[in-house]
Formats: sequence, C-alpha cells, structure tokens
Amino acid sequence: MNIKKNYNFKKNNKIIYNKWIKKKYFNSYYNKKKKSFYLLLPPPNITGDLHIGHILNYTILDILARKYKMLGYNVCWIPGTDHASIATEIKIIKLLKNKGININNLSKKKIYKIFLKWSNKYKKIIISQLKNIGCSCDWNREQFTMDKNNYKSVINIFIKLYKKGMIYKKKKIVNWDIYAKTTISDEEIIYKKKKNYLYYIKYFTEDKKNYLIITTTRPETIFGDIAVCINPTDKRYIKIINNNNKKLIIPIVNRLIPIIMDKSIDKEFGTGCVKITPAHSYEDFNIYKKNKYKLKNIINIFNKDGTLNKNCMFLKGKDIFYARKKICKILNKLGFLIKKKKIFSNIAFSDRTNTIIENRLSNQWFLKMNKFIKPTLKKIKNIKIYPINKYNNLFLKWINNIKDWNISRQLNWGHKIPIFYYKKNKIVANNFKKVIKIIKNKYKKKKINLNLIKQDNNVLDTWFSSWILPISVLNGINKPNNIDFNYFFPINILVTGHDILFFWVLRMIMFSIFFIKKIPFKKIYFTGIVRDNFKKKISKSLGNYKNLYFLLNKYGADVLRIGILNINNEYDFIFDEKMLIKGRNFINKIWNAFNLIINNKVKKNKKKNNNKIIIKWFNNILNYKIYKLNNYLNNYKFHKSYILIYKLFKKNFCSIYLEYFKKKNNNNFKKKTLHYFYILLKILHPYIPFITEYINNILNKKFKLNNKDIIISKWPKNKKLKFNKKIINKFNNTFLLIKYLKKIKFIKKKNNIYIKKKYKKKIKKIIYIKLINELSFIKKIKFKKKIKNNYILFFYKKIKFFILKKNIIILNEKNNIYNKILFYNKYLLKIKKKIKNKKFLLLAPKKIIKLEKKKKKDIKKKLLLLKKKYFNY
RNA sequence: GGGUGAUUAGCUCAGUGGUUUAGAGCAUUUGUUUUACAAGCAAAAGGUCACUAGUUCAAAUCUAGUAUCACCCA
Repeated sequence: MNIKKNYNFKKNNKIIYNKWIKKKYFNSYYNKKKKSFYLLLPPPNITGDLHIGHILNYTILDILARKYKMLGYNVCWIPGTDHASIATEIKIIKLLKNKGININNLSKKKIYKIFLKWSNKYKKIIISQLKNIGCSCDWNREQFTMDKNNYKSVINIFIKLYKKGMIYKKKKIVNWDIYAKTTISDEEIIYKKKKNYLYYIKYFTEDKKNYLIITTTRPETIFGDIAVCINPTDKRYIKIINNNNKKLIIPIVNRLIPIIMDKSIDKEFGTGCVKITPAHSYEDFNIYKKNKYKLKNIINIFNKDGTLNKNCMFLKGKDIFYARKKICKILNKLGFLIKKKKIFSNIAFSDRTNTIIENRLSNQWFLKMNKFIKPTLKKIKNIKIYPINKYNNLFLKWINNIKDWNISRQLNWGHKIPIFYYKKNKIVANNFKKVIKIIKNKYKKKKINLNLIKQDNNVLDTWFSSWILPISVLNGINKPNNIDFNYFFPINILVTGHDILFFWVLRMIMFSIFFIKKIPFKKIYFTGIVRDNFKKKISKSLGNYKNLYFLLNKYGADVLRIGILNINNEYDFIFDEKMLIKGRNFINKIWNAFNLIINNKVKKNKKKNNNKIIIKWFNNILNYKIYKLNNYLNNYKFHKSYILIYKLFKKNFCSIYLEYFKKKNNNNFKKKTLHYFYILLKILHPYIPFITEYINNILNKKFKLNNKDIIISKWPKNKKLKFNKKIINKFNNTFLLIKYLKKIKFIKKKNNIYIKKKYKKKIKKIIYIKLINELSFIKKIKFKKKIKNNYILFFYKKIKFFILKKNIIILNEKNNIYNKILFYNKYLLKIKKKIKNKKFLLLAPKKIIKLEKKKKKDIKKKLLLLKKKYFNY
C-alpha cells in the first residue's frame, strides 16, 4: 500500500467529521436506559473568530465528551454563541466609523439589520471553526443568546425578578465616554498609569481667619463642590473645625460648603482634606449618600460632550483640559494655589475611543443581590472545583462582598428591558401586545394612542442572558421541568477560564440555586489563561492572536489540540507557535507507526513463539499505563494524562515494541500488534480524534477487521485491566541495561558479555536475559567461573559483567571514570556527614535513615568497582 | 489601591520535603540515510531552581518579606 509520508489533514478531516455527523454520533436524545452526561460550550462572543484560548477550553471539553461517549454515557454537549452586546457594538461602531457613518444618525431598524447581518456572519465562522477543531457538539441543539427561546427566557426572568421587587431604578454614577457621548460599562475601561499633578488649594473658613489646604487632581471641578471631607481620626484640623467655623468658602466660586467626616478618606493622601463633587466621582458620590442630610443638592458641571456647563461661570463651554489650565492660573494669581506635585495615578480610559472617562450621574436599573447570598452559601459546597482547592476561597469572598448588579446598558444590541411607559405609568410586560391589553384593561378604553407607549431604551447586560444558560439552553425556563431538562440537568462539569469566575460562573450558581433550588453544575474545571508573547491575555478585543484558520491550515486540528496540552493548563501560559512542533512530530510518529504496521511484510520465522516475551511485557505495561491514565482523567489532570500517552506511544510502543516487531514479524505477532494498536488509537482518540479515526478506517478496510468506529468504541475501564508491577519492573531493568550497553563503544558489532557463574540465579531474577540478546548488539551473555585480566569490568546498578578488552574502544574512558570517582567521593562525604549527625538519627524517619545508610554502602561498593576498573585500563 | 497566581536550561514548560549529578520538547553542537519516521535515531553541551530571611535533621518544594510579570476587582 502506498502511503504518503504525512497525514493529510486538509483532505481527510472534513470527510471524517461529516461521517460522524451523518452517522449521528453527536446527537443526544432522552434515553432512560443510558446515563446522561451534559456539557455546555461556553458560548464565544460573535465579535470575531476563535483563538487559541478557545481551543484549550474546547479541546478539554471535547476530550471529556468523547471519553464519556466511549464509556457509554448519553453525552449532550450544547454549543452556542453569545451576542456580547457591548463588545459587538464596539466592533460595529468601528466598522461604521471606517465607512464614515455615525451610528447615532441611523434608524433603529437599520441598526438592528446591521447587527443581524454581522451576527449571522460570525456565527457561521465560529461554528465552522468549532467543527474544524473537532468538537463533538450536538448541533441540533445549537443556541444563540439572542434567538427566540433565549430572548423569551431572559425577559421571563427579568419580569419574575421585577415582580418580586428585586429590580429597581436608581441614580448612579456611570462611566461617561465624552467622545462617543454614551455611558460605557466597567468592562470597557482600561486603567493606565499616567503622570498627573496633585494640586494644593486654600479654602478659607467663613470668617476668613483660617484655612484648610485641600488636595485634588481635578481643580476644574471646584464649581461642583458641595463639601470638604476629612477622616474623623485625623487630629490635625481639629482646631479649625471646632472653632464654630464649620463652613468653608470655595475660592473663585465664593459659595459656602460644610466640612464633613468620613472614614474612607486616606489621611496620607495629600493633606488629608478632600473636596467632594459627587456628580463626578464614584467615591465622592458614596460619601454624599452617607451624609445626604447635611448636604445640599448635587451640582452637575459637565455637558454630554465633556465641556463645562452653565454652572461654571466664565468657563462655560470650555473643555476640561483648557478649564484646568485656566483655573490654575487664576487660583495662582489670587494666591489660592499653594503648589502642585507630580504623581502617578491610574486614570480610566475608554477601551472604545481611547479617551479619558468622566464620571456622570444617570438613571440605571439594578438587581438586588442580597437574597442570593444565603441560599448560595448553603449549596455551593456541593460543587467540586478543579484544580482542587485553587479557587474555593475566592468564591466565598466574592459572594460575601457582592453588590447590587447594574443590569442596564445604554446600547442598541441586546435584550430590551421589558418596561413600558404610558402616561407616567410603568408597565412590565413580555411584549407590546400584552402592554396594550394591560392598558386597555386598566383604563377601560377600546382605543389607545400607541405613540404614547414607549419602551425603556436600555438593554440588559450581556451577562444577564449568560447566567441563566445552563437552564435556558434546555428550555427549562419557558417550559420548566421538560423531559430533556429533567434528564440532563445539571451540567456534569463546567469548563471555563478563571477570568470569568465572577462574571459568569458565580452568577450562574447564584441564579440556579435561587431560582430552581439546584446547583447548575456538579463540577467546575478552571483552565489557565493563554497569553501572547508579551505576556498579555489573548482576547478578541485586543486582537493579539493569529488567525485560527492560519494555524489550522498549517498544522491541522489534531496538532493544535495536543500542542496546547503539552503545557499544564491549570496555570496561565504563554502561547508560542513553536510549542505545536512537538505535537506535529508526535502526529507524524503515529502516522509512521501506522505505516510500518501496514507495510511490514511477514517474515518466515521458524520459531512461532519468538514474540512471547515482548507481548507479555507490552500487555503489562499497556494495562498499567491505561490504569494510570484513567486515574489522571478522573481527577481532570489533562496535561499529565496526555504526557503519559505521549511517552507510552513514543517510547514503549515505537522504540521498543515496534522495533522488535519489525524484526520478528509473523502472522500471530501481526494480529496482536493490530490489537494493541487499536487500543492505543482508542485512548488517543479523545485527544486527536481525526487521525485516529482515519487510521482505524484504513486498518478496517485493509485487514477486513470488524473494529467499531473509534468514536463509539469501548473505553478500557480500570476494572478490566490486569498487570503485574513486578514483571514491569523486571522489564524496566532489562531495558535500562540495554540502554547502558548501547553506550559502550565496541570495535566489532557482535560481542559476548561475561558474568560470573555464581550470579546466574540472581541475574535471572532481575532481568530478562533473552531480551538483551535480542535487542542489543550483544551476541550472547555467557556465564563463566573465572574471569581473567584481559577483560574489563562494567557494572550497571547491581549487575557486574565483563567484556574482552580488545573489543572496546578506550578513549576518554579513563578520564570519565576518574571524574566519576571524584564525584562519588564528594557524594560519600555528604552522606557520611548526614549519618554522623545525631539530630538526623534522632528525628528523621527510620525509612530515610535506612535509605541513607544503603546509599552509603552502595556508593562505597561503586567506588571500589570504579577504582578497580580504573587500574584495569 | 484590594485580591489571586506566576518566577526552574537560550525559548516554552514538567517536577509539592529525602529516590545515588533537578527533567521534557524546541533551538545549539557531534555522529548517523538501501532502515516506518531526518518532523527520525544516537549522543554532547547548557541550571548558585528570582532575591533575602525563617521553619526543619533535610527546602526548587513549606512560611514571611522584597523585586518583576500577569489576571480579576475598584
């Protein structure tokens, strides 16, 4: 059979994937007789194509899905995409801007159309990429967070929470992008460390006899001051405060403001006196809320575009930076400005427009979170977290510190808040028709002016649709306790990056426990985060990654999958294309092993059973390794499990078993080999599904085997695996000795080795002599009573053997031995010191003391032998 | 500013208190094409395990501090 040198993934992967789909291997139905296994694909945002971070996450999910399918479970893996309101809107605004279009000038219908077009395009791309990677999702259950069912679910939940009184509207400081003239979410803010100035300004008391020096980075906001605040434990200013002069005069503005106290003020920052402008600072607003009764109304000083408004006297209409310069000049002239000091502080920038963010008061919708805390704390312990214990404390901290959730966003793309206004009435309803009904009933009118009904123009935070996903994708919200839901729920294990622990994972837990009193998933597996060469997180919004199609075309899906498993994915790691090479080489190795098995011709050997030893060994080692593999996988140690398979295949199977097979091939041996290869393909399949299935197809055809498709074959369970560790150890000894023998430089190719006769029994217990004869250059091992001087002594571990002097190349050998003697001498001293230490003998466990003493003995023996050998040359 | 994690070979990473010189892969150097695989095989070289202190008979491994980097939150 003519087979090309490499596996052709470009041609074959698609064929194989389509075959799986045709045979409906990915489909999941309600089936009482089978155990269910429910997985959810964390829906990627439709903001672009997938990147290597997704591959890590989805490969792990696919390994689980495929393994559990092979174990006989009814696997239901639901895929989907997320509308990602903010992130998508950013992308679209940029897209329109490049075309010279301002989104604010478009009608709502047009905007919606643009979004639909975009989302359809990227849904297609993402799903094709998921298929290209090999994800075994049930495509009949594909979801989109904005499709009909999910939309309904989201609105349903909003209304239920609203009716419970858990959703309210309130004025809150929001982040205002003065360039885009909209609010933006916290998620869109980037903090940059920038050089800034801290200004020291005099504020005189009412009687003008005293003054406080306040410190601020924003002198232009003095028009909005309504108080000056000091830490109550700060004793420096007691005199001034107690002097019946509790009011200060704002310079230039000449308005009186009170002095208040608050613990949140940092005494060390500047002078410890801070001016309070609640309309433009989150911290100030909090202080304002606490001291509301003492203070007058908040003064807003900014227009929507960030220029100063009519409250700012002569600076009306000017921008912030101009105003800051101007006001400093005047303060300086009048003697109010004492000094300015260089500092570095975190300044908020908009990710969208890269301009400075202003804080601004606005009306927002909130969800009360306090009712979620108790039930969550009760049940969260039932969720197991992997890697074990890594994030447990973090969860508890988050739950205990949770604040009310701002769920409204001022955007176009998202689930519209189902609140309608009619003549100062608030009406909550699922849709427009219901609103009309409600109004008609209330006012007992037959006709209403529809133009008077207006829907709230906010949309819901993206995560509001995400936190119900485990339930909503099984339609468990619109149709509670439907058959599918009862059968599959909860998710068996959630796999996701630890960076969305708070945003997504915790909220899903809280929602599910609060709403249906069940945990949404039994287990969570957190992956590390993939970083780029500059150690930054790889993300769609940064765009700091290579196109996935590029990598898929260059390496193929199988290589990508194992390439990323070469690294312990429990921690964050840097992705480098180079790390795929190890994977590529491994795939090549598998391909060529297959090549050998298929093409190696049966040799005419007289002996039929010449393969007994190697088969005995491989049977043992294979079962032992699979046993270990199962243990790793049961504890979700994906990296370790992969490394184990890698070594098993490359070292045990290729380097030893196949080398042997190549020489001694016969019919029996070939049958056995095909059998082992099939098992290896099985355990490799979850990691590299395409090539394993392809090879299996060809083997089936060529040898007319009746092996099942790998994807539905039976995974080897631990109960059925038999192995003997003593036998494995004996083989290991043998192979190590062979390796050692290979290092000796012989003149001729075939030599005899001589061992003293009295050790014959001992040696037969430790190693398989026959194997040494067959697998090394050694012609034969011979036992002799006496060994003369013309032999050179070698020893490996406890085995002493001799080789004829004239058959060996002696070059630097003597030097090497000398170095070894030096090394062991030093080592011996170390151990001697240790053993002489009384504390060590007293406190160390007996086992260790024994071990050390044994070491001492062994090394002494070794030294003796080395010295003998040294003089022998 | 608060929290979490990382720092081991030129690079990307394994290694959780004692296992006879801390391991892979890539890169480097040397040898090796009638050989399933040169994307192979065989070998060499390359490490005060970030730094400082502590706990311990014993520390890359545990604790604390410092430095650097990253992530999450504000």
